[in-house]
Amino acid sequence: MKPKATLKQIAKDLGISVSTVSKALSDSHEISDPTKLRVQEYAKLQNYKPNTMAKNLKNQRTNTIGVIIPNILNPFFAKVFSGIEQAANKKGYNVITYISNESFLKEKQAMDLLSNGTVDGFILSVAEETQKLHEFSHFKEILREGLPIVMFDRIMEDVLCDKVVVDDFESSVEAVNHLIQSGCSKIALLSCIDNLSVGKHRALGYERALQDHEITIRSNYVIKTDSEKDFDSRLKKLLSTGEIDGILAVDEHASTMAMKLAIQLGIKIPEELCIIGFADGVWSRRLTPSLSTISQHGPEIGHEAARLLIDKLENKQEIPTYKTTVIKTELRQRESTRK
Amino acid sequence: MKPKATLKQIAKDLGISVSTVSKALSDSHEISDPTKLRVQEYAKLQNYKPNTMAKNLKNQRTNTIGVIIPNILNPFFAKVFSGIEQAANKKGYNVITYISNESFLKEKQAMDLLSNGTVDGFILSVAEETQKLHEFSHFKEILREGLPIVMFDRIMEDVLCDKVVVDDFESSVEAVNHLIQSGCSKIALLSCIDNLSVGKHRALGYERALQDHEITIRSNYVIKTDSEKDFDSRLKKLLSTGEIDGILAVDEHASTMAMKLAIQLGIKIPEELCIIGFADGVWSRRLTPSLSTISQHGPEIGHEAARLLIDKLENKQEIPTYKTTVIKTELRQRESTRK
DNA sequence: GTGAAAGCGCTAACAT
DNA sequence: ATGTTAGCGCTTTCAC
Repeated sequence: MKPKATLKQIAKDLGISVSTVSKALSDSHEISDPTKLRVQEYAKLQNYKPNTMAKNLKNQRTNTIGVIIPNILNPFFAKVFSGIEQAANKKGYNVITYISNESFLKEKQAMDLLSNGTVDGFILSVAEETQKLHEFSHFKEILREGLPIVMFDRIMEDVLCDKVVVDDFESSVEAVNHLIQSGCSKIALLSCIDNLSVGKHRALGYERALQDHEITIRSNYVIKTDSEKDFDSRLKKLLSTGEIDGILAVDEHASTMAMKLAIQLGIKIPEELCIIGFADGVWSRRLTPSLSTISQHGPEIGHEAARLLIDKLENKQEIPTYKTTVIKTELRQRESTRK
Repeated sequence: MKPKATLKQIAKDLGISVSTVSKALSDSHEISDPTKLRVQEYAKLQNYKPNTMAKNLKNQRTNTIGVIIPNILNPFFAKVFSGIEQAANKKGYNVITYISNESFLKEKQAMDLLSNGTVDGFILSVAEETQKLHEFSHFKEILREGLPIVMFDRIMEDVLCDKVVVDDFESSVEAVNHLIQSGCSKIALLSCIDNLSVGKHRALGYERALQDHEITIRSNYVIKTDSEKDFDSRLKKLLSTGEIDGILAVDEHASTMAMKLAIQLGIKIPEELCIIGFADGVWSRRLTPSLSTISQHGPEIGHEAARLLIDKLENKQEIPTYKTTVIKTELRQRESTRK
């Protein structure tokens, strides 16, 4: 473990000055070809790598993005994350990740910790607790310090920044339309995420689609809650009635339980009951029958979020403008729906 | 967006020297209480946060860990990752993540990029391609530069560093024992990861358990491959014979397909066929019937890996010693096996 | 074409 | 108790 190669060391070894070495390595025209060559070869020999911290300190930027994600075990977030990571790397950025675990405090702490010159900006999806508390002072403070933020999926309307969302409302409308067209008329709405912005939008889409078809919304066909326990017992009761012939489930838990309970009750899917769920990840294909889903194109959301942030970082505007990109979802028809 | 507060700025505003400010903020005994108070209050007022890059440069350490993961969509890795992140944060470390996507090149590039003073050490699981190529020069080089590495799950025997693994061999033995005890005698082994170290160990465990019970290993009950397509057709053929009464599936794809095909063929699980799979994540519970699994305790693996790395970072030994921690797996009995 | 020097923001040994 | 200074490794302006 020899001492790390630095400009200083190389300069000393070669009997030239630090600045000459620096310029030679950055291929400056100020330096003669022979010197350049000599320096570059020696640097390679010594396995010289410029110290990132020093460069960052000098440049006042880190080429690092802070990513804050509510829960990496959720395949949707995992997909978005991998999209961010990929796009960021391609542009020469590192990614520092914090998992908020849906906690406001952790989210805030992460931002405090990283906003000290560790990252150039943030990409995040708002923690559940933060949305519940409707707390956004920490976002505003970061923005005031001049660090850009891009929010995705779970956004806060009140914060002025770039955003990437899915057309939750439209997606629900389309899904319910599809159910109706395939012959369903008694369609239930299942939601365990009624405290999240996305959950509410999806529920509104359901209502709109029914209205469009002049189907009365029956409140006993609607389960909206933020407690999974509460949800399970209510769903069991609802399915036992045998009245329902279609389901729109707006989150993973709801989708899963709908499938599982229906199978256990011996309800034939999709003959007697069609199910569409908001879901990402491979597990929906693994069920038997497989689950028809609304896919949110996680990787693309990640790409777009990274693109927006890096754009802001590299093209500082005098008067910043803010974009909201809407990514189209896709209805993936599998075995839990009829054609 | 006012100019960022720095020591220099505060010093100027307060008419004192930079070092006094620095010491006052770190609560040094050299500074008088009134001055301390004055500085600390003013710093808070100005929302002063010490610049991390400057501190890192000074300290020659970054309190940052580089994590390289083959695939974050795999719930096992997602769990380990969240374990690492949590443990690292608790100890005051940031986590920079790269996803190798099973590619040797990406893995190597990530390590090159981060080893320039960006991270203090690495936690990683070896990419599939790297294992196939049996390439480990990049690991050795990093170690030579003095950066510690902790490998988890997919390790390389030839690299001298700390490691965290699961008792793959023993887990398979136990799982097969369980199948035998519950009355299975024609047990198949399914593996789509026969190119990975872990896959091979699990296969060996299967063989040992059968030998222990003096059951002849029948090669037509064993599917070992690294191609999922090849796997699917062979599995279909095997299940169609109706000979098998037990299955050990050593990876997610194998577990999934075993369940799906068996259900489609109308085979009764667990009455006619018991299945145990190596699997993490919630999806195994979502199947109907739910899948009995060998769980690898991802979060604990992550905790331990972080613990080992940070320990090495904070207690530099003259002659380094290397540990390999084995995390016990757990057989989670669900509906795809009999008691 | 090469080198000296200042400075990024911070810490710490060393004055005063 | 407070201040001066040097230095972490690098870039960049300005002299020579």
